[in-house]
Amino acid sequence: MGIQERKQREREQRRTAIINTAMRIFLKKGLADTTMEEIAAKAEYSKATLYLYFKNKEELLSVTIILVLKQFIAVLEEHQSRAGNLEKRIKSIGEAYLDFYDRFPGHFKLLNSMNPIEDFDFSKNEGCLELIAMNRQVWEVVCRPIVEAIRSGILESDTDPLEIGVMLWTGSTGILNLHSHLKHSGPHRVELPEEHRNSELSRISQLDYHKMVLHLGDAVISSVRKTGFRGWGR
Amino acid sequence: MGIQERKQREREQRRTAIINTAMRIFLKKGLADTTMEEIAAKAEYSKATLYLYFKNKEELLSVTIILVLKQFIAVLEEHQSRAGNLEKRIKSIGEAYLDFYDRFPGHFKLLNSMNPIEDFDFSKNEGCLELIAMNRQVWEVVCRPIVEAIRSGILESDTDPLEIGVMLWTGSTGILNLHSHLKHSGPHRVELPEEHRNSELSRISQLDYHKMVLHLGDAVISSVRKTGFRGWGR
Amino acid sequence: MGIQERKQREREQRRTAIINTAMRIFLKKGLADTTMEEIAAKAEYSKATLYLYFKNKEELLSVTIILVLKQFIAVLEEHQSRAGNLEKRIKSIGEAYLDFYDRFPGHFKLLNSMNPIEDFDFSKNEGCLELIAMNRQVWEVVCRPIVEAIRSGILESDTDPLEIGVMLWTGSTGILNLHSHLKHSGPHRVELPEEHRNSELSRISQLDYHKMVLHLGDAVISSVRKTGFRGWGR
Amino acid sequence: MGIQERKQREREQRRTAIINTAMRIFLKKGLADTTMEEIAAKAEYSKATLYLYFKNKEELLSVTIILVLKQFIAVLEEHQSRAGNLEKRIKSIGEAYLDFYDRFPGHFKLLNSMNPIEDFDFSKNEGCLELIAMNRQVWEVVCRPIVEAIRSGILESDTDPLEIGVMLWTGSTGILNLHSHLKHSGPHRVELPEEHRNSELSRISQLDYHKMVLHLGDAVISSVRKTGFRGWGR
DNA sequence: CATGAATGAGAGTTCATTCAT
DNA sequence: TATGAATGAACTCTCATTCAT
Repeated sequence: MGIQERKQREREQRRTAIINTAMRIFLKKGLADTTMEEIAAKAEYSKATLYLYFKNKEELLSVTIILVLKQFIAVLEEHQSRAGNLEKRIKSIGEAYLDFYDRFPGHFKLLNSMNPIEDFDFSKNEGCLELIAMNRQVWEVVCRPIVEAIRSGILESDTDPLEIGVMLWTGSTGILNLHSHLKHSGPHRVELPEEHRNSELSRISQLDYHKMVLHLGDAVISSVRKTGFRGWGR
Repeated sequence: MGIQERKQREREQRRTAIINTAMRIFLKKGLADTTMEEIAAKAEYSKATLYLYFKNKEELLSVTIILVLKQFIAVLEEHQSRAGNLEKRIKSIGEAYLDFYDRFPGHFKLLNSMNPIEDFDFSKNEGCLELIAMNRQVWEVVCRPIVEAIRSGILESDTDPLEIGVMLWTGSTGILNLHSHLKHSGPHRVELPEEHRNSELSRISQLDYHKMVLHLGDAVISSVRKTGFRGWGR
Repeated sequence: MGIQERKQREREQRRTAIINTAMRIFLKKGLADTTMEEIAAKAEYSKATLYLYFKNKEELLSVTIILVLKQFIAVLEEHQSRAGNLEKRIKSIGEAYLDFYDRFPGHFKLLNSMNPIEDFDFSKNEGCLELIAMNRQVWEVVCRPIVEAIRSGILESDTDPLEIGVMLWTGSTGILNLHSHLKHSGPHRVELPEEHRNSELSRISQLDYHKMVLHLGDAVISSVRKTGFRGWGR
Repeated sequence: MGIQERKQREREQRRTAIINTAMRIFLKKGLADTTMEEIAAKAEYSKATLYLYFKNKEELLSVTIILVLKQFIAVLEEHQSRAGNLEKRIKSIGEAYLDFYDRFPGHFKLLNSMNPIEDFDFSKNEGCLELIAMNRQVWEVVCRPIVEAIRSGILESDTDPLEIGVMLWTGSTGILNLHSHLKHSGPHRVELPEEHRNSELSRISQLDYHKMVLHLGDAVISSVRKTGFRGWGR
């Protein structure tokens, strides 16, 4: 039935529209301070309508984050698939991070908002498993080229790919998080007193984060590259 | 006036007692889920009394975080002062992180809870400036030995000490954050389906984070060590 | 028009189906906790469709109760018509109550749910008059044999048949209500502390309610039986 | 400390004031339709204040009902203690019912509102046990003189006192319930059509419920009075 | 200094009902 | 006839904050 399908499709579109609205507000106001009221208003629906599409606030949130995770995985995969060789595939991890961060700075923040000291208890939610599964998938995509590089004898054979993955991931995340942080809450939000204004440290918010992410990646990989191997240089 | 001083001192003690209580609860329940009610109860004061010591919830929080920052700076300084030479002082940064994390895992989490997507708007707060000042001080302590190492010709002269500091800091923070995250919300909170249970990825929560933090530090420093210099090896 | 009639008949059937579904849920969940949502779902119609058949929730409820009242009247009539003589017809009132209660315990509860402190304001409803009419009919059926017994000189001539009817009705209702109450909320729902567990009172839920209803009926009738008359004994 | 006591006493008074307000509204609107909002407004407090005195709506309700139960027990005890001999003590049960009903018609309705098809799930409530205990106490007070009468040889020795108690209680309750029902929802609320207006049945709301309750009690007791015993007559 | 009492403002959630299709 | 979609109005409950004492 074409009519059935069309209705289904329209419903999906409305759902997506709500998710997008929710995402914007989650980003602007933070997880706890976002109200269903506001999401509804901005989505131009009544509060009750939200509950037709999502069981409760938590589900709306976790669906939102899952969407972002999927997007991130897509970017990671895309960069890897475009990379010519193993070397470039490893390097593409950092590049993918940067790309995702540049194209969707808000989404990046949302991903890193899953701070356990703050947020919802996702474990009480049905969508929780999917969220975890997506998270694992990110790790898998990140670690995949590293594993292959070890197998191919490019990296030291006693290297733990998971450890390298963790270092690449957390390093990149950390740098970009800091950048994002400074961009939003830095000199714009507070008027610093004279004495602190022009310190050397103020440069921190103008650092070249692209360079830093790539540098960090290189440093990590260099540290486990098999001695004697010179297939790729810094 | 001795009596004046004593009163002042007592007041300070009560303030500190409240802050300590608040810290415990902020840690256990998260920022948003901590209520003034509970802090008051646990501190054995009435809710109204809290407002005699702190203008509002935000101030209590920022004062709490400032305290933790001071503690962190002390650990950093202590490790640096105990380090024999420049090389060891740089390495001590990672060690200090690990030390602080191991001794005060909760405080570490609190420091990293200042995620702009989540929390209070510190900029609306009087204590904000002190918070920022403390933050800067951390950076200064972290960058100090790096600056000196560049001046001493150990590190490449075109190295930006701030960049290196950022990489060390964010890298270490990222690794420990992940560890803290996994320790608390990892396999314990959600029952994963069979298929995901025994994946290779499950090892992630048992990785040796000490090794990883130190490894990352080494890698970063190695990458900017002046060529030819072999004063310290990996 | 045969086609008209068939449509009418089908409509009636659908209405009845909905009423039956509603009845089941009203019984299981209680009046206030039954939602149109659930009735619709269980009846396999959409919520909006319910409103094609019933003006609102109240009407659906009152129609449901009217149906039960009719059933009850039928049972009363049936028992009376089967009774051989006046004596037995009076006794049949209690028996009919017991029969109805045993066969349709849920329906009994529904009838007695029309507690003014609790429920809907039936007076705002079009079906209200029919409901009242049905109620009256019950009274009439109950009182009819009593009136005749007075006319026939079996009962004291100064007896008010309505009073006797009220006593029979309310007495029986009360006993069965208590039984129904205890059966559902009695020892099963709450864990009583040791001290109350084995009291003599616990027997209350195992009392023989059949015996009690009949006993009460006998007692009431005996009290107004004309002195000297010994046509029927206890 | 006199000041402590005074505060405690004042608190108790406010609590009681709220309970009384709640009772009035529970009566007028029914259990489910009473809102905390309205109770607060009528009690001249804010909604939030109610929650300082009662954990939630259910607790407020069960505390209210417990209060009424205590009052009822007091009336029962009072009538029994004033009754000169066993015979009068048994009769006093019905009289106490009537007295309570006449003096506190609203409270009577509230007691009988604990209809399982309707109301809150008291079993989820801490006060539940006290409620049950109170209920049991009513039964004990009702049955006590009956037990003694059996022991004293006034009533047939094979009489089950619990059964007699049930019949007295449910009979009285039923009659008074009907009266209360008719008084509130009877001819006042609905405009009956001509045909039903002047039927013989209309007298039902003017029946002498005092006479009926006492008559029913007499009938029940007579039916188990030991044959030959003529200590008290009808 | 300390606090019991009170509350405004708002949170998430539910449900009977309506209406365009 | 049937329904998917939408919602207004209400609900219970919470919490940071204030103020009289």
